[in-house]
Amino acid sequence: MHLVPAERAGRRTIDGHRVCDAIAAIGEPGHVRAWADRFALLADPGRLALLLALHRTGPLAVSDLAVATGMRDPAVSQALRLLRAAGVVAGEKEGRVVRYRVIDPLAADLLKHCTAETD
Amino acid sequence: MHLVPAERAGRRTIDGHRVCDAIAAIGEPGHVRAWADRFALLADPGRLALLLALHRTGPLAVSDLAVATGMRDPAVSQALRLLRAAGVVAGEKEGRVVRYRVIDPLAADLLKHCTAETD
DNA sequence: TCCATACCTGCGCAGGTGCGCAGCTATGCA
DNA sequence: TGCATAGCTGCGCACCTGCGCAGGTATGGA
Repeated sequence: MHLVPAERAGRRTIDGHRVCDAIAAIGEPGHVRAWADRFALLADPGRLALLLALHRTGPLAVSDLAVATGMRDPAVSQALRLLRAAGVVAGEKEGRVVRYRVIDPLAADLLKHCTAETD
Repeated sequence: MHLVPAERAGRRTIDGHRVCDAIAAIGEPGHVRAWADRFALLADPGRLALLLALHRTGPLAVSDLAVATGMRDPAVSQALRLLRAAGVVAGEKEGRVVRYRVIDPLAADLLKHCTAETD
């Protein structure tokens, strides 16, 4: 079958059928982009440290996260906003303290990968 | 125990002991950064598409990858160089064709996560 | 020997990102 | 009522990154 889009049909290939297999393997561009975005959320040391702390020790306040990671609180706040907008974490307000936790099971799954590692 | 570094000891905390737990949970900064870098390699749609193609259909030539992903060949080449420098992929030269494949088991494991997903 | 081709590299640009500083809002205690 | 604190936001600055274009190198066929 011809999975190669029309605008690339003129380009040379080494193994034409493997190109079709590769296109099928890649799948929908939107799907790929969604996963890339997911990985991007974990690709920053600051955010990853925050997520590891939340994932392994449970709900934590913003100030405590700032002290634990060594970041300034605006940086923590901004990182958490990004993660919250992506549906990875959620915050619960208790008085003037907001405690965050990881609510996305897929992200939690990826974080377990870091845990399991001992290389 | 006092895991809070001296330069942050003066800062206020909500739950002091949970801060120590969080610091222990985060672990070594170098370790966190290594994982962040790992995730960063998968955080670009172009690289992720390349890796998915390589992971699911086996060794592929640069030109074929370019056609399959719709990228220009310098972009593919540069992405593969980055992935090769990180030890994620390796290329084998056959005549004037170079076929790449995924050689890092950890990266392959993360790629399986994308595969399994159907949400 | 000459040419087409598969892949790689230097350079430059446009766009995005993380974070620090200063300042704001809201909550709770005295 | 007044003040200290937890958290959030606007703004601006470096810094990085992906990619396209042009050109270079190596391999194989005519």
